[in-house]
Amino acid sequence: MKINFLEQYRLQTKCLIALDSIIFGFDGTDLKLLLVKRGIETEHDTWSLMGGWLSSNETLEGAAQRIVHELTGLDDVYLEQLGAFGDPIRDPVERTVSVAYFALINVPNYEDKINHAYDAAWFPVRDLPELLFDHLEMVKSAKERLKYKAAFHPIGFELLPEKFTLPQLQNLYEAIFGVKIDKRNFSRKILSTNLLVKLKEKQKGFSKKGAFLYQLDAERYKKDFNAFLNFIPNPDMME
Amino acid sequence: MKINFLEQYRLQTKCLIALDSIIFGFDGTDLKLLLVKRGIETEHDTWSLMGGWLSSNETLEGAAQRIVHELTGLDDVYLEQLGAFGDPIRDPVERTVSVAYFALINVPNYEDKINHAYDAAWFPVRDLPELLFDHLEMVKSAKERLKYKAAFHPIGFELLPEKFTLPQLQNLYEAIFGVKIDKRNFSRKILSTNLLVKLKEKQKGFSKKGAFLYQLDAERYKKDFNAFLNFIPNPDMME
DNA sequence: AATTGAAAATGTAAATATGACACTTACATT
DNA sequence: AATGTAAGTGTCATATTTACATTTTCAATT
Repeated sequence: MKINFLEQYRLQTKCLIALDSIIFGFDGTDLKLLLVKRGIETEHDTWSLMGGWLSSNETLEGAAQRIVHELTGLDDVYLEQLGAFGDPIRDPVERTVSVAYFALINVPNYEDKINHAYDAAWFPVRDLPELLFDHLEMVKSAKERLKYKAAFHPIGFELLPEKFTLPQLQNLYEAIFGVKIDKRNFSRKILSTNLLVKLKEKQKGFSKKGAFLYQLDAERYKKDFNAFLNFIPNPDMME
Repeated sequence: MKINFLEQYRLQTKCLIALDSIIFGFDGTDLKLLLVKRGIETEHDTWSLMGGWLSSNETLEGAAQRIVHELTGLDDVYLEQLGAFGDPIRDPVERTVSVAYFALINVPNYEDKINHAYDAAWFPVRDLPELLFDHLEMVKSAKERLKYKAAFHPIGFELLPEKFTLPQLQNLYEAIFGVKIDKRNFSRKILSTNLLVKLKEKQKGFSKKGAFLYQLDAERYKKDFNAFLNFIPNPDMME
Protein backbone atom coordinates (compact mmCIF):
# COMPACT_ATOMS: atom_id res chain seq x y z
CA MET A 1 0.00 0.00 0.00
CA LYS A 2 2.70 2.46 0.92
CA ILE A 3 4.69 1.39 -2.09
CA ASN A 4 1.66 1.96 -4.20
CA PHE A 5 1.34 5.45 -2.83
CA LEU A 6 4.93 6.39 -3.56
CA GLU A 7 4.62 4.76 -6.94
CA GLN A 8 1.95 7.30 -7.77
CA TYR A 9 4.47 10.09 -7.42
CA ARG A 10 6.90 8.34 -9.69
CA LEU A 11 4.34 7.94 -12.43
CA GLN A 12 3.42 11.61 -12.78
CA THR A 13 4.83 13.77 -15.50
CA LYS A 14 6.94 16.58 -14.23
CA CYS A 15 6.91 20.08 -15.47
CA LEU A 16 9.08 23.17 -15.59
CA ILE A 17 8.11 25.98 -13.26
CA ALA A 18 8.69 29.58 -14.21
CA LEU A 19 8.13 32.78 -12.31
CA ASP A 20 7.08 35.94 -14.14
CA SER A 21 6.72 39.29 -12.47
CA ILE A 22 4.68 42.24 -13.65
CA ILE A 23 6.27 45.39 -12.32
CA PHE A 24 4.08 48.46 -12.25
CA GLY A 25 5.53 51.92 -11.94
CA PHE A 26 4.13 55.42 -11.97
CA ASP A 27 5.98 58.48 -13.17
CA GLY A 28 3.49 61.04 -11.97
CA THR A 29 1.34 60.85 -15.07
CA ASP A 30 1.32 57.40 -16.61
CA LEU A 31 1.02 53.94 -15.22
CA LYS A 32 3.95 51.98 -16.60
CA LEU A 33 5.31 48.48 -16.86
CA LEU A 34 8.91 47.38 -16.63
CA LEU A 35 9.94 44.99 -19.39
CA VAL A 36 13.20 43.36 -20.44
CA LYS A 37 14.35 42.52 -23.90
CA ARG A 38 14.62 38.81 -24.14
CA GLY A 39 17.80 37.67 -25.87
CA ILE A 40 16.21 34.94 -27.92
CA GLU A 41 16.91 34.50 -31.56
CA THR A 42 13.70 32.62 -32.14
CA GLU A 43 11.65 35.61 -31.09
CA HIS A 44 12.27 38.82 -32.99
CA ASP A 45 12.56 41.80 -30.72
CA THR A 46 10.15 40.52 -28.17
CA TRP A 47 9.83 42.11 -24.77
CA SER A 48 9.19 40.03 -21.73
CA LEU A 49 8.14 40.25 -18.12
CA MET A 50 10.79 39.58 -15.51
CA GLY A 51 10.94 35.84 -15.87
CA GLY A 52 13.06 32.97 -14.68
CA TRP A 53 13.01 29.43 -13.41
CA LEU A 54 12.23 28.01 -10.03
CA SER A 55 15.23 26.39 -8.37
CA SER A 56 15.03 23.61 -5.87
CA ASN A 57 14.65 24.68 -2.25
CA GLU A 58 13.23 28.03 -3.21
CA THR A 59 9.77 29.25 -2.32
CA LEU A 60 7.74 30.65 -5.18
CA GLU A 61 7.84 34.16 -3.82
CA GLY A 62 11.52 33.83 -2.99
CA ALA A 63 12.26 32.85 -6.56
CA ALA A 64 10.17 35.74 -7.90
CA GLN A 65 12.08 38.15 -5.65
CA ARG A 66 15.40 36.71 -6.73
CA ILE A 67 14.54 36.96 -10.41
CA VAL A 68 13.32 40.53 -10.12
CA HIS A 69 16.51 41.36 -8.29
CA GLU A 70 18.70 39.64 -10.86
CA LEU A 71 17.06 41.41 -13.75
CA THR A 72 16.61 44.87 -12.30
CA GLY A 73 18.63 45.28 -9.14
CA LEU A 74 15.41 46.01 -7.26
CA ASP A 75 15.00 44.81 -3.73
CA ASP A 76 12.18 44.75 -1.26
CA VAL A 77 9.35 45.46 -3.61
CA TYR A 78 5.72 44.84 -2.80
CA LEU A 79 5.13 41.44 -4.42
CA GLU A 80 1.85 39.66 -4.58
CA GLN A 81 0.93 36.45 -6.30
CA LEU A 82 -1.33 36.83 -9.28
CA GLY A 83 -1.83 33.16 -10.03
CA ALA A 84 -0.61 30.27 -12.10
CA PHE A 85 -0.72 30.21 -15.88
CA GLY A 86 -0.48 26.71 -17.23
CA ASP A 87 -1.87 26.37 -20.70
CA PRO A 88 -0.19 23.30 -22.22
CA ILE A 89 1.20 25.29 -25.13
CA ARG A 90 1.83 28.64 -23.49
CA ASP A 91 5.56 28.05 -23.89
CA PRO A 92 6.11 26.43 -27.29
CA VAL A 93 9.53 25.07 -26.33
CA GLU A 94 8.44 22.91 -23.46
CA ARG A 95 5.51 22.73 -21.14
CA THR A 96 6.01 25.20 -18.35
CA VAL A 97 3.67 26.32 -15.64
CA SER A 98 4.34 29.93 -14.77
CA VAL A 99 3.43 31.51 -11.48
CA ALA A 100 2.95 35.24 -11.97
CA TYR A 101 3.55 37.92 -9.36
CA PHE A 102 2.98 41.59 -9.54
CA ALA A 103 5.01 44.33 -7.97
CA LEU A 104 4.53 48.03 -7.38
CA ILE A 105 7.46 50.39 -7.28
CA ASN A 106 7.97 54.09 -7.64
CA VAL A 107 9.89 54.87 -10.75
CA PRO A 108 12.04 57.90 -9.83
CA ASN A 109 13.51 56.18 -6.77
CA TYR A 110 15.00 53.39 -8.82
CA GLU A 111 15.38 54.77 -12.30
CA ASP A 112 19.17 54.98 -12.39
CA LYS A 113 19.63 51.54 -10.98
CA ILE A 114 17.30 49.92 -13.43
CA ASN A 115 18.31 51.61 -16.63
CA HIS A 116 22.04 51.46 -16.22
CA ALA A 117 22.53 47.98 -14.96
CA TYR A 118 20.16 46.04 -17.17
CA ASP A 119 18.41 45.90 -20.49
CA ALA A 120 15.08 46.95 -19.02
CA ALA A 121 12.74 49.75 -20.00
CA TRP A 122 9.45 51.28 -18.92
CA PHE A 123 6.41 51.20 -21.18
CA PRO A 124 3.07 52.88 -20.58
CA VAL A 125 0.49 50.18 -19.94
CA ARG A 126 -1.75 51.81 -22.52
CA ASP A 127 0.83 51.23 -25.24
CA LEU A 128 2.79 48.03 -24.82
CA PRO A 129 5.03 46.33 -27.35
CA GLU A 130 4.52 42.75 -28.40
CA LEU A 131 5.10 40.46 -25.47
CA LEU A 132 6.52 36.96 -25.10
CA PHE A 133 4.25 33.92 -24.77
CA ASP A 134 1.13 34.66 -22.75
CA HIS A 135 2.63 37.64 -20.98
CA LEU A 136 -0.03 39.97 -22.31
CA GLU A 137 -2.66 37.85 -20.67
CA MET A 138 -0.74 38.07 -17.41
CA VAL A 139 -0.55 41.83 -17.74
CA LYS A 140 -4.29 42.11 -18.30
CA SER A 141 -4.93 39.99 -15.28
CA ALA A 142 -2.51 42.08 -13.23
CA LYS A 143 -4.23 45.31 -14.28
CA GLU A 144 -7.51 43.89 -13.10
CA ARG A 145 -6.02 42.85 -9.80
CA LEU A 146 -4.42 46.21 -9.31
CA LYS A 147 -7.74 47.94 -9.92
CA TYR A 148 -9.44 45.59 -7.57
CA LYS A 149 -7.03 46.12 -4.75
CA ALA A 150 -6.45 49.80 -5.30
CA ALA A 151 -10.18 50.48 -5.16
CA PHE A 152 -10.31 49.37 -1.56
CA HIS A 153 -6.89 49.21 -0.07
CA PRO A 154 -4.30 51.95 0.22
CA ILE A 155 -2.07 49.92 -2.05
CA GLY A 156 -1.59 52.79 -4.49
CA PHE A 157 0.88 54.46 -2.19
CA GLU A 158 3.42 51.79 -3.01
CA LEU A 159 3.71 53.40 -6.40
CA LEU A 160 4.48 56.86 -5.09
CA PRO A 161 7.61 58.34 -3.55
CA GLU A 162 7.61 58.78 0.20
CA LYS A 163 6.46 62.36 -0.08
CA PHE A 164 3.79 63.12 -2.62
CA THR A 165 1.13 65.67 -3.40
CA LEU A 166 -2.61 65.22 -3.61
CA PRO A 167 -2.63 65.97 -7.34
CA GLN A 168 -0.01 63.23 -7.83
CA LEU A 169 -2.10 60.78 -5.86
CA GLN A 170 -5.16 61.72 -7.87
CA ASN A 171 -3.27 61.27 -11.12
CA LEU A 172 -2.29 57.82 -9.99
CA TYR A 173 -5.85 56.79 -9.30
CA GLU A 174 -6.97 58.30 -12.56
CA ALA A 175 -4.26 56.33 -14.37
CA ILE A 176 -5.17 53.07 -12.68
CA PHE A 177 -8.88 53.38 -13.27
CA GLY A 178 -8.83 55.34 -16.48
CA VAL A 179 -11.32 57.87 -15.16
CA LYS A 180 -11.38 61.53 -14.25
CA ILE A 181 -12.10 62.33 -10.64
CA ASP A 182 -13.34 65.60 -9.19
CA LYS A 183 -10.47 66.95 -7.14
CA ARG A 184 -12.67 68.39 -4.41
CA ASN A 185 -14.43 65.12 -3.81
CA PHE A 186 -11.21 63.16 -4.13
CA SER A 187 -9.32 65.15 -1.55
CA ARG A 188 -12.28 65.08 0.82
CA LYS A 189 -12.43 61.31 0.60
CA ILE A 190 -8.71 60.68 0.84
CA LEU A 191 -8.22 63.03 3.76
CA SER A 192 -11.17 61.56 5.62
CA THR A 193 -9.22 58.33 5.95
CA ASN A 194 -6.69 60.15 8.15
CA LEU A 195 -4.04 58.12 6.42
CA LEU A 196 -2.13 61.18 5.25
CA VAL A 197 -0.03 63.67 7.15
CA LYS A 198 0.27 67.10 5.60
CA LEU A 199 3.82 68.41 5.61
CA LYS A 200 5.01 72.00 5.82
CA GLU A 201 6.93 71.67 2.55
CA LYS A 202 5.59 72.24 -0.89
CA GLN A 203 6.54 70.52 -4.09
CA LYS A 204 8.11 73.17 -6.28
CA GLY A 205 8.87 73.30 -9.96
CA PHE A 206 5.86 71.61 -11.42
CA SER A 207 3.23 74.25 -10.86
CA LYS A 208 3.78 77.89 -10.07
CA LYS A 209 1.81 77.76 -6.90
CA GLY A 210 3.36 74.50 -5.72
CA ALA A 211 1.44 71.74 -3.97
CA PHE A 212 1.75 70.67 -0.38
CA LEU A 213 3.48 67.39 0.20
CA TYR A 214 1.93 64.60 2.20
CA GLN A 215 3.28 61.51 3.83
CA LEU A 216 1.64 58.32 4.97
CA ASP A 217 0.87 57.98 8.63
CA ALA A 218 2.96 54.82 8.89
CA GLU A 219 1.14 53.38 11.86
CA ARG A 220 -2.33 53.93 10.51
CA TYR A 221 -1.19 52.66 7.12
CA LYS A 222 -0.19 49.31 8.55
CA LYS A 223 -3.27 49.09 10.68
CA ASP A 224 -5.71 49.97 7.91
CA PHE A 225 -3.97 48.15 5.14
CA ASN A 226 -6.55 45.44 5.06
CA ALA A 227 -9.47 47.61 5.97
CA PHE A 228 -11.88 48.64 3.34
CA LEU A 229 -11.57 52.13 2.09
CA ASN A 230 -13.67 52.65 -1.01
CA PHE A 231 -11.46 55.11 -2.77
CA ILE A 232 -13.23 54.94 -6.06
CA PRO A 233 -16.93 55.55 -6.37
CA ASN A 234 -18.52 52.72 -8.33
CA PRO A 235 -15.31 51.27 -9.67
CA ASP A 236 -15.93 49.33 -12.83
CA MET A 237 -14.06 46.11 -12.46
CA MET A 238 -14.48 44.93 -16.00
CA GLU A 239 -11.91 45.67 -18.63
CA MET B 1 22.88 31.08 -29.28
CA LYS B 2 19.72 29.17 -30.02
CA ILE B 3 21.32 26.03 -28.67
CA ASN B 4 22.22 27.93 -25.58
CA PHE B 5 18.64 29.00 -25.17
CA LEU B 6 17.23 25.52 -25.47
CA GLU B 7 19.99 24.28 -23.24
CA GLN B 8 18.57 26.51 -20.52
CA TYR B 9 15.36 24.55 -20.58
CA ARG B 10 17.20 21.28 -20.27
CA LEU B 11 19.12 22.42 -17.22
CA GLN B 12 16.13 23.35 -15.09
CA THR B 13 14.79 21.09 -12.40
CA LYS B 14 11.31 19.87 -13.04
CA CYS B 15 8.59 19.58 -10.55
CA LEU B 16 5.34 17.75 -9.94
CA ILE B 17 2.17 19.78 -10.38
CA ALA B 18 -0.88 19.06 -8.28
CA LEU B 19 -4.34 20.56 -8.33
CA ASP B 20 -6.30 20.93 -5.10
CA SER B 21 -9.86 22.17 -4.95
CA ILE B 22 -11.64 23.70 -2.01
CA ILE B 23 -15.33 22.99 -2.36
CA PHE B 24 -17.66 25.17 -0.35
CA GLY B 25 -21.21 24.20 0.36
CA PHE B 26 -24.04 25.65 2.40
CA ASP B 27 -26.79 23.65 4.06
CA GLY B 28 -28.97 26.58 5.03
CA THR B 29 -27.18 27.25 8.28
CA ASP B 30 -23.51 26.44 8.09
CA LEU B 31 -20.82 27.08 5.54
CA LYS B 32 -19.21 23.71 4.82
CA LEU B 33 -16.27 22.17 3.09
CA LEU B 34 -16.16 18.93 1.16
CA LEU B 35 -13.22 16.71 2.10
CA VAL B 36 -12.10 13.23 1.15
CA LYS B 37 -10.37 10.71 3.30
CA ARG B 38 -7.01 10.09 1.85
CA GLY B 39 -6.11 6.42 1.74
CA ILE B 40 -2.54 6.85 2.84
CA GLU B 41 -0.97 4.66 5.43
CA THR B 42 1.65 7.23 6.25
CA GLU B 43 -0.97 9.73 7.35
CA HIS B 44 -3.32 8.59 10.09
CA ASP B 45 -6.88 9.49 9.34
CA THR B 46 -6.09 12.64 7.49
CA TRP B 47 -8.67 14.44 5.42
CA SER B 48 -7.74 16.14 2.23
CA LEU B 49 -9.01 18.60 -0.33
CA MET B 50 -9.92 17.23 -3.74
CA GLY B 51 -6.44 16.71 -5.05
CA GLY B 52 -4.75 15.11 -8.02
CA TRP B 53 -2.00 15.48 -10.54
CA LEU B 54 -1.74 17.51 -13.68
CA SER B 55 -1.54 15.37 -16.82
CA SER B 56 0.14 16.44 -20.00
CA ASN B 57 -2.03 18.35 -22.45
CA GLU B 58 -4.41 19.43 -19.73
CA THR B 59 -5.07 23.01 -18.76
CA LEU B 60 -4.87 23.74 -15.05
CA GLU B 61 -8.57 24.43 -14.76
CA GLY B 62 -9.36 21.42 -16.89
CA ALA B 63 -7.39 19.21 -14.58
CA ALA B 64 -9.04 20.72 -11.53
CA GLN B 65 -12.47 20.07 -13.06
CA ARG B 66 -11.52 16.51 -13.93
CA ILE B 67 -10.23 15.78 -10.44
CA VAL B 68 -13.29 17.23 -8.76
CA HIS B 69 -15.42 15.14 -11.06
CA GLU B 70 -13.43 11.97 -10.40
CA LEU B 71 -13.62 12.38 -6.65
CA THR B 72 -17.17 13.59 -6.25
CA GLY B 73 -19.12 13.09 -9.44
CA LEU B 74 -19.77 16.83 -9.56
CA ASP B 75 -19.85 18.59 -12.88
CA ASP B 76 -20.07 22.16 -13.96
CA VAL B 77 -19.25 23.80 -10.69
CA TYR B 78 -18.17 27.40 -10.37
CA LEU B 79 -14.38 27.06 -10.24
CA GLU B 80 -11.96 29.87 -9.71
CA GLN B 81 -8.22 29.79 -9.29
CA LEU B 82 -6.99 30.64 -5.83
CA GLY B 83 -3.28 30.56 -6.56
CA ALA B 84 -0.18 28.42 -6.46
CA PHE B 85 1.25 26.95 -3.29
CA GLY B 86 4.85 25.95 -3.68
CA ASP B 87 6.72 25.74 -0.43
CA PRO B 88 9.67 23.40 -1.04
CA ILE B 89 8.58 21.08 1.74
CA ARG B 90 4.82 21.39 1.55
CA ASP B 91 4.68 17.81 0.30
CA PRO B 92 7.22 15.78 2.26
CA VAL B 93 7.36 13.01 -0.32
CA GLU B 94 8.54 15.05 -3.23
CA ARG B 95 8.56 18.66 -4.22
CA THR B 96 5.19 19.51 -5.68
CA VAL B 97 3.71 22.83 -6.66
CA SER B 98 -0.01 22.80 -6.11
CA VAL B 99 -2.43 25.09 -7.88
CA ALA B 100 -5.52 25.55 -5.76
CA TYR B 101 -9.03 26.24 -7.02
CA PHE B 102 -12.17 26.90 -5.14
CA ALA B 103 -15.67 25.86 -6.01
CA LEU B 104 -19.13 26.73 -4.77
CA ILE B 105 -21.96 24.23 -4.87
CA ASN B 106 -25.29 23.81 -3.19
CA VAL B 107 -25.28 20.83 -0.89
CA PRO B 108 -28.82 19.45 -1.13
CA ASN B 109 -28.70 19.26 -4.94
CA TYR B 110 -25.78 16.91 -4.92
CA GLU B 111 -25.86 15.22 -1.55
CA ASP B 112 -26.85 11.76 -2.71
CA LYS B 113 -24.38 11.70 -5.52
CA ILE B 114 -21.50 12.73 -3.33
CA ASN B 115 -22.11 10.61 -0.31
CA HIS B 116 -22.93 7.37 -2.03
CA ALA B 117 -20.32 7.28 -4.73
CA TYR B 118 -17.25 8.42 -2.88
CA ASP B 119 -15.54 8.61 0.45
CA ALA B 120 -16.28 12.30 0.82
CA ALA B 121 -17.92 14.22 3.64
CA TRP B 122 -18.97 17.74 4.55
CA PHE B 123 -17.40 19.55 7.46
CA PRO B 124 -18.40 22.94 8.85
CA VAL B 125 -15.61 25.40 8.07
CA ARG B 126 -15.63 26.47 11.70
CA ASP B 127 -14.72 22.97 12.82
CA LEU B 128 -12.43 21.19 10.42
CA PRO B 129 -10.48 17.99 11.05
CA GLU B 130 -6.76 17.80 10.59
CA LEU B 131 -5.87 18.34 6.97
CA LEU B 132 -3.15 16.99 4.71
CA PHE B 133 -0.01 19.00 3.94
CA ASP B 134 -0.71 22.72 3.66
CA HIS B 135 -4.39 22.26 2.91
CA LEU B 136 -5.40 24.28 5.93
CA GLU B 137 -3.50 27.23 4.58
CA MET B 138 -5.30 26.84 1.28
CA VAL B 139 -8.63 26.76 3.06
CA LYS B 140 -7.85 29.94 4.95
CA SER B 141 -6.89 31.64 1.76
CA ALA B 142 -10.06 30.42 0.07
CA LYS B 143 -12.21 31.74 2.89
CA GLU B 144 -10.63 35.13 2.46
CA ARG B 145 -11.22 35.06 -1.24
CA LEU B 146 -14.80 33.99 -0.81
CA LYS B 147 -15.41 36.88 1.57
CA TYR B 148 -13.78 39.25 -0.82
CA LYS B 149 -15.82 38.20 -3.78
CA ALA B 150 -19.07 37.67 -1.97
CA ALA B 151 -18.92 41.18 -0.55
CA PHE B 152 -19.24 42.67 -4.00
CA HIS B 153 -20.42 40.13 -6.47
CA PRO B 154 -23.56 38.02 -6.40
CA ILE B 155 -21.38 34.96 -6.12
CA GLY B 156 -23.17 33.70 -3.01
CA PHE B 157 -26.10 32.46 -5.05
CA GLU B 158 -23.92 29.67 -6.40
CA LEU B 159 -24.17 28.12 -2.96
CA LEU B 160 -27.95 28.14 -2.81
CA PRO B 161 -30.57 25.98 -4.48
CA GLU B 162 -32.40 27.48 -7.43
CA LYS B 163 -35.24 28.64 -5.25
CA PHE B 164 -34.37 30.11 -1.91
CA THR B 165 -35.80 32.37 0.74
CA LEU B 166 -34.50 35.68 1.98
CA PRO B 167 -33.76 34.26 5.43
CA GLN B 168 -31.68 31.51 3.78
CA LEU B 169 -29.77 34.07 1.78
CA GLN B 170 -29.19 36.13 4.89
CA ASN B 171 -27.97 33.08 6.77
CA LEU B 172 -25.51 32.44 4.00
CA TYR B 173 -24.05 35.91 4.18
CA GLU B 174 -23.94 35.73 7.94
CA ALA B 175 -22.09 32.43 7.68
CA ILE B 176 -19.57 33.75 5.18
CA PHE B 177 -18.84 36.93 7.07
CA GLY B 178 -19.43 35.71 10.58
CA VAL B 179 -21.65 38.67 11.39
CA LYS B 180 -25.28 39.31 12.26
CA ILE B 181 -27.19 41.44 9.81
CA ASP B 182 -30.41 43.35 10.41
CA LYS B 183 -33.01 41.58 8.30
CA ARG B 184 -34.90 44.74 7.37
CA ASN B 185 -31.77 46.42 6.05
CA PHE B 186 -30.58 43.23 4.42
CA SER B 187 -33.75 42.60 2.48
CA ARG B 188 -33.96 46.23 1.39
CA LYS B 189 -30.44 46.11 0.06
CA ILE B 190 -30.75 42.76 -1.67
CA LEU B 191 -34.06 43.59 -3.26
CA SER B 192 -32.79 46.95 -4.46
CA THR B 193 -30.42 45.10 -6.79
CA ASN B 194 -33.45 43.77 -8.69
CA LEU B 195 -31.55 40.53 -8.99
CA LEU B 196 -34.29 38.52 -7.35
CA VAL B 197 -37.71 37.51 -8.55
CA LYS B 198 -40.29 36.83 -5.86
CA LEU B 199 -42.27 33.66 -6.51
CA LYS B 200 -45.82 32.88 -5.51
CA GLU B 201 -44.71 29.78 -3.59
CA LYS B 202 -43.64 29.65 -0.02
CA GLN B 203 -41.08 27.42 1.59
CA LYS B 204 -42.95 25.22 4.01
CA GLY B 205 -41.83 23.09 6.87
CA PHE B 206 -39.11 25.14 8.40
CA SER B 207 -41.12 27.91 9.97
CA LYS B 208 -44.80 27.90 10.72
CA LYS B 209 -45.48 30.97 8.66
CA GLY B 210 -43.36 29.88 5.73
CA ALA B 211 -41.12 32.19 3.75
CA PHE B 212 -41.56 33.30 0.17
CA LEU B 213 -39.23 31.74 -2.32
CA TYR B 214 -37.13 33.80 -4.67
CA GLN B 215 -35.26 33.01 -7.84
CA LEU B 216 -32.45 34.79 -9.59
CA ASP B 217 -33.33 36.92 -12.55
CA ALA B 218 -31.04 34.94 -14.85
CA GLU B 219 -30.44 37.70 -17.35
CA ARG B 220 -29.65 40.34 -14.81
CA TYR B 221 -27.51 37.88 -12.89
CA LYS B 222 -25.24 37.31 -15.86
CA LYS B 223 -25.13 40.97 -16.70
CA ASP B 224 -24.33 42.12 -13.18
CA PHE B 225 -22.05 39.30 -12.24
CA ASN B 226 -19.00 41.46 -12.49
CA ALA B 227 -20.66 44.64 -11.36
CA PHE B 228 -20.06 45.95 -7.94
CA LEU B 229 -22.80 45.42 -5.48
CA ASN B 230 -21.68 46.15 -1.97
CA PHE B 231 -23.73 43.59 -0.18
CA ILE B 232 -21.99 43.90 3.09
CA PRO B 233 -21.56 47.26 4.78
CA ASN B 234 -17.95 47.69 5.85
CA PRO B 235 -16.92 44.09 5.37
CA ASP B 236 -13.93 43.27 7.47
CA MET B 237 -11.54 41.47 5.22
CA MET B 238 -9.18 40.29 7.91
CA GLU B 239 -9.49 36.89 9.43
C1' DA C 1 -62.35 25.93 17.90
C1' DA C 2 -59.26 28.75 20.42
C1' DT C 3 -54.68 29.63 22.00
C1' DT C 4 -49.83 29.69 21.58
C1' DG C 5 -45.36 30.08 19.71
C1' DA C 6 -42.00 30.88 16.22
C1' DA C 7 -40.33 32.90 12.39
C1' DA C 8 -41.53 36.21 8.39
C1' DA C 9 -42.61 40.58 6.82
C1' DT C 10 -42.63 45.38 6.86
C1' DG C 11 -41.59 51.28 7.63
C1' DT C 12 -39.63 55.41 9.30
C1' DA C 13 -36.67 58.90 10.84
C1' DA C 14 -31.98 60.63 11.80
C1' DA C 15 -27.31 60.63 10.41
C1' DT C 16 -23.94 60.15 7.07
C1' DA C 17 -21.90 59.90 2.55
C1' DT C 18 -21.99 61.18 -2.06
C1' DG C 19 -21.93 63.85 -6.26
C1' DA C 20 -22.23 68.00 -8.78
C1' DC C 21 -20.62 72.33 -9.19
C1' DA C 22 -17.18 77.47 -9.48
C1' DC C 23 -14.47 80.72 -7.45
C1' DT C 24 -10.21 82.23 -4.98
C1' DT C 25 -5.27 81.77 -3.91
C1' DA C 26 -0.40 81.45 -4.59
C1' DC C 27 3.47 82.24 -7.04
C1' DA C 28 6.74 81.89 -10.98
C1' DT C 29 7.30 84.04 -15.31
C1' DT C 30 7.11 87.92 -18.19
C1' DA D 1 2.95 95.13 -12.19
C1' DA D 2 0.44 91.95 -14.95
C1' DT D 3 -0.39 87.36 -16.41
C1' DG D 4 -1.08 82.54 -16.51
C1' DT D 5 -1.38 78.10 -14.48
C1' DA D 6 -2.28 74.75 -11.27
C1' DA D 7 -3.65 74.31 -6.16
C1' DG D 8 -6.93 74.72 -2.88
C1' DT D 9 -11.39 75.14 -0.86
C1' DG D 10 -17.33 75.05 0.44
C1' DT D 11 -22.16 74.23 -0.26
C1' DC D 12 -26.28 72.17 -1.27
C1' DA D 13 -29.32 68.53 -2.97
C1' DT D 14 -29.72 63.73 -3.09
C1' DA D 15 -28.84 59.00 -1.95
C1' DT D 16 -27.42 55.69 1.26
C1' DT D 17 -26.97 53.84 5.66
C1' DT D 18 -28.15 52.76 10.16
C1' DA D 19 -30.94 51.90 14.10
C1' DC D 20 -34.95 50.26 15.74
C1' DA D 21 -40.37 47.50 17.00
C1' DT D 22 -44.67 45.84 15.65
C1' DT D 23 -47.73 43.05 13.06
C1' DT D 24 -48.70 38.90 10.34
C1' DT D 25 -49.04 34.15 9.27
C1' DC D 26 -49.92 29.59 10.22
C1' DA D 27 -48.74 24.99 12.31
C1' DA D 28 -49.04 22.76 16.51
C1' DT D 29 -51.12 22.26 20.85
C1' DT D 30 -54.79 22.35 24.00
